[in-house]
Formats: sequence, structure tokens, C-alpha cells
Amino acid sequence: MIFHDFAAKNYALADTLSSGQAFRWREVNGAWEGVIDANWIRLSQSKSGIRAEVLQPVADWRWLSDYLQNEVDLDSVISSFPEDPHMAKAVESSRGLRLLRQDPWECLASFILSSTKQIVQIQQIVDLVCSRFGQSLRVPDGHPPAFSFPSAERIASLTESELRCCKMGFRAPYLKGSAEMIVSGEVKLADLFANNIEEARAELMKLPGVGRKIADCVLLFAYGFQQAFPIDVWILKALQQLYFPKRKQSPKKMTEFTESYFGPNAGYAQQYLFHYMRTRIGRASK
DNA sequence: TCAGACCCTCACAG
DNA sequence: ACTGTGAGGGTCT
Repeated sequence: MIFHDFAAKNYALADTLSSGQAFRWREVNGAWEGVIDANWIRLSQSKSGIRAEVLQPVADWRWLSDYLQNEVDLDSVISSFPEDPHMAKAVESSRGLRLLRQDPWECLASFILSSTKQIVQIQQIVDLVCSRFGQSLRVPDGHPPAFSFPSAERIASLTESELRCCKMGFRAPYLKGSAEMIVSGEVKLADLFANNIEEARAELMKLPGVGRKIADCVLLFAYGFQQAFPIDVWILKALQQLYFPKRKQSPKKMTEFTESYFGPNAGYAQQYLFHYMRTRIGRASK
């Protein structure tokens, strides 16, 4: 086992890994186990930051630092949020929550599978997809097996009914269709980093099963467009209750509001609001 | 703009 | 234990 410690001030590892950005992390005895690319990995909170455990020697840890985004100056991000009591509460309730920087294909595929599903169900589907069609990975002795996320080529090669066996239902043709467009080069995921957010969003929305919300999730969680603000039912409910308690806003108005109100790090603000609604309010008011 | 369909699973009543 | 019902990080037509 190989250890590496990352300096990270103000990093809420558990909140970050369980916040519905990524679906492959599980808490095991106080640590978090998951897969990044083709590496099984265990993460835990340490005094000065984050401790990582892997099984093979690593020459350059930048891939993990990129993923974790531990070098982002969170204080300056938070200070860019609008000053209002709701944001203040959301930040206070999970200070240290971060945005990850995930692989575009895995992120895209995961969110195609997310529509009208609860987070636990998404995790279950993603797990099934990986264990059936991913590549088996090295894990510690005696540890349950772990698998990589299957490539777009692999998904494109499967039949719809093979995919439906993973309990993804009507999302199966969306996932397969998107994989095919990526394999054919009709949409080039690697090129979107060079685009501006509107162009990148338009490209993603060419894919079947990808509308505005899922596109924004991918822009935010994989490409690092921090102004992207995915609006789902939770956030919609939060915005409606907190900012427009009197008057119901149309989806279009709400989008305009988020684009102007939350600033350059709107995506971070969204993540804090989402986490706040889901963990604090959602449960109590249900 | 606006329903309704879309698969499937789980939680929760009765 | 068994069946019925509703809703779940949306998208498409």
C-alpha cells in the first residue's frame, strides 16, 4: 500500500464525496473508497488535509490533485457568493464542500443515468454498469472487487437490452446513443475544454438524453465551468422558497436569475445550496 | 409553453 | 406476507 498526504485547508471530504457529484464513493470504516480512472483508491481526512492510499507507485500525483481540487482557494470562492442569509446558512452547514474535477465521459454517462432517480438508485445503476462492463481492477488482498467505468467504445458496443439489465430503463437508448456519437467523433468531448460555456453546452446537448440540466452538471463537474448552475427539482424548490416565496417564477426567469445573481462561481453556490437542501431541509420537511 | 410517456425500484400504506 | 401507489439530480415529442 502506498500513502500520500495532500495539504488541503478547509476540505470537507465526506460532504464532497457524498454530495451527488460523483457516484462511486463509499464510506468504509471512516475512510472513502472509490475508483478514479483505472485506480482503486482510499481517501481519508487527515489533520493537515487528505490522505490517499493506492496500490501502485505513483510518479506524479497531479491526477489526484486535479480530481480533488484541493488547491482551489475556497475562501475566495465563498467570498464571491452573494451576501444573503440563505447562502450564509448553506455555507455554514457544509463549509469545506468542494467541486470535484471528474472525467468527462464518466461524468456525462453517470448523469445521463441520473434522470428522475434518487442518488442511491443512481449509485446502484452505475455500480452495475461498472461491474458488468468495466475492467476489473487491482484491490487490496481480501477486498471486494472493483471495476473501472466502461469506455464509450464499450458502451457503444453493447445492445440496449444488455444495458437495460443494469436497471437503467428508458435511459438505455440515451446512453448507447450518446456513446455512439462520441465514438464516431460527432461530439468530441476532449475538445470542449477549449470552448466557451455556451458552445460547450450546445455540443453536449446534441447528445440524446442530455438536456440543459445534465449538460450543466457535466460542464461544472468535469470541465470546470464554474459559472454553470444546474437547475434540478431540489434547486428549483430551494430557489423558489428562499428567493421568491411570493411569486412562482417560470423556468426561464429562474435561469436568468441564477445567471445574474450568483456570480462567477455560481456552480459552487449551487452545490452548497443543493447539499444544504438535501441534507438539512429536505429530510425534515418530508 | 405543456402535458404525457418513458423504465424500474424502493418506501410506505393498507 | 401481499398488493397498490407514488415518486425519484430529466428529456423528448
